[in-house]
Amino acid sequence: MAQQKIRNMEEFAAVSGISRPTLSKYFNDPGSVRRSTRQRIETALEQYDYRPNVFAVNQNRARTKNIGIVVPNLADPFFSEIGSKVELACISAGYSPILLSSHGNPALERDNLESLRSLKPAGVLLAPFGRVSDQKDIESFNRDVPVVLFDANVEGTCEAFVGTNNFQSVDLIVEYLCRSGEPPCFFEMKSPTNPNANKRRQAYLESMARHGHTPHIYRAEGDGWNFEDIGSAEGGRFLSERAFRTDTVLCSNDRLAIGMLSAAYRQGKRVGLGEGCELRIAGHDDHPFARYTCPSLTTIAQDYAAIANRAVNTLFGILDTDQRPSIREETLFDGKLVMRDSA
Amino acid sequence: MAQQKIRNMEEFAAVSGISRPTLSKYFNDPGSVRRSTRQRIETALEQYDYRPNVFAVNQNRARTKNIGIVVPNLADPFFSEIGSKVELACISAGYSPILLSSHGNPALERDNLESLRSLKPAGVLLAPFGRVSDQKDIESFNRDVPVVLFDANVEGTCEAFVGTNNFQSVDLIVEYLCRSGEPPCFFEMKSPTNPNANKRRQAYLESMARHGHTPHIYRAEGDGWNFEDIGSAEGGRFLSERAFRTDTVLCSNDRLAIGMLSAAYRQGKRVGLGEGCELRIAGHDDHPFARYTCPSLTTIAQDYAAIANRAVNTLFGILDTDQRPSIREETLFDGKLVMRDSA
DNA sequence: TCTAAAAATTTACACGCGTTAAGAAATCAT
DNA sequence: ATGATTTCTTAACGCGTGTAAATTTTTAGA
Repeated sequence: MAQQKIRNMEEFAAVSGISRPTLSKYFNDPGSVRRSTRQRIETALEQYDYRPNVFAVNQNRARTKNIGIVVPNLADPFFSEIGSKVELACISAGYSPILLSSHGNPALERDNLESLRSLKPAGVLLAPFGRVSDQKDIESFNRDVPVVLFDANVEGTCEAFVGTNNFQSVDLIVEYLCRSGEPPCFFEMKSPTNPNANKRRQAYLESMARHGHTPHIYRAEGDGWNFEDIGSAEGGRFLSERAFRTDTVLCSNDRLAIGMLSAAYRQGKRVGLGEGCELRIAGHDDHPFARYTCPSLTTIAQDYAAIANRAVNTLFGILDTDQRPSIREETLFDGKLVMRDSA
Repeated sequence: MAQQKIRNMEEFAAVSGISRPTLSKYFNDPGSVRRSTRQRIETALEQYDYRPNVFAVNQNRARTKNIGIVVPNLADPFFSEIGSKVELACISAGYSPILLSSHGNPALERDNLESLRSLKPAGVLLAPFGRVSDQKDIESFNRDVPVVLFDANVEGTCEAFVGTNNFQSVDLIVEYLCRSGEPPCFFEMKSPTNPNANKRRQAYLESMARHGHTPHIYRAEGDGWNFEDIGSAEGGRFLSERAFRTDTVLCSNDRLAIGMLSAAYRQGKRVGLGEGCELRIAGHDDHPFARYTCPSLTTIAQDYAAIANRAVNTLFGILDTDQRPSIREETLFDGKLVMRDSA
């Protein structure tokens, strides 16, 4: 293998017998050189260990092959799941993804966009905090870089949005819950930062009205990202105080539901559909752990893969045509009902 | 604010009235210029929006301020937890961390190290797969870049290792389980990729011998990273076949335990210490979800923060002195027993 | 075999910053 | 105020690659 250390493209040109500009063309697009020279280059590449200097390559580029991916919190399995899918899709498309987590801190979202700016990314896939995101920062960033939003929408900003149709998905599970038992009440955070939470509440209200039932909404105190804890503490409090007016609780997301399930278990309340069950609990998102809760969680599965793929493809579409789309596209995928044992 | 677009350091020198070499010094170390000029620069920085071009800055550097962080799988909350801590520690030390996940695929670990190589990182913090890591690749990478291993050890490689003392931690929980009831059997994966799993089995055997009990080991079939699934399927099978010779099961890690808990629940087996409980299940790691299982999981808490901090500080120590340490340091932190309801 | 088109080579400059050397200016100690 | 010292400015080169223009070589088509 490596006979001598190749320091730059000049030296590699010398040992491979190919001129430097041709090599430059090859590294930017192997298909742009004649088949025979491509093979000569690749033969030389196997013999000598050389790779173009990333920093020199990008120095004079207005745009690189970097794709920024920003999610609110990688500690949330939902985002690590969808973030991974997006990341892998970028890799297989020949881009260099950079996955950044804002660690639940909106200020870090700003910082992450700032860091990305200096990496001159070709585009960015952003799952924003939503309401607490700094919309001006996002818009300012978007002026320089194409951005496709996913998971959470910020109305009217960036090139496109890809997410789940909360109205469809919530209606689906409300309909199921009504059909299979008592109409559900709705359990959520008091001040949700995520716009999906607001959509889901709205969807719950509309769906209950459509089915001719009276809605009941219960809101948990608490801030931060420790949703299980909030679901456990506040959900548990509501349960022990018998505050819920129905025995079917639809949680705004699975993490709240997971917390509430643990509270129900502690209180010895049997959750589920069968005989002797006094409570039904359902969630939303099909969290990776939802199938291992006790009982396993009935929920709505977001189509992670479809969302990730569409977001990535939308961005690549923009990059390929090299022009921002004139109309802002919003794509909503339907959720699927996942019937398990908790409701 | 930004009156005109500053394109490079030359232009910023013009508008700020400071020479370019001085600016260059300032950006590399603000403390290296006189206080008065520093303030003039900073005043200008507030007025004009300029930041040095990252690629140009790093082009001629042998080392950058980048720190690579590589973990086997960010979808595992354990790694997203410890990865985040490491990441934040790097940021507050003034470095630029780049967190990479190998998505459960050892081949990607190799790729990640390759990508990092071209980013000329000052150092790398690596949580390797262990047995299935390509040791030669890691060693080859380590020749060029200082590497501190954490979580999983690869004997004799890299500058240092920081992890948990499995012998202490397993002994701690074995002792507790023996003291509070029946001595435990041990449940693990048949072919664990992680070296900690092997240490834990060994520790279990030694600990049981020390306490004068007969060890029993049960091994689950199955590959991949879906530990909960394996724990649920195989653990459930052992339970329903009454294969375990004791009613206390120590799982090699929390994710297996979480899966087994869900299987026990499905089978209507009450898990815990109290009256009417027929089974005790314990885990290891204090997985972020361990407190929300049903019942909540008795386990060993690894000192995430201590491990992350020590790993980072060890690396920075090497970077500061700018020379590889002559002796390879191994630091093991004790685990803490977390008594919850499952055992 | 000849010709037109395609592809590679040669030459040269650009990018933005690090860095050095020599000289000018500001600061400090006396 | 003076000289010594620190700090800054000016001028210039280098880093590794992109890229453009002019030229030469190779290939494809008849």
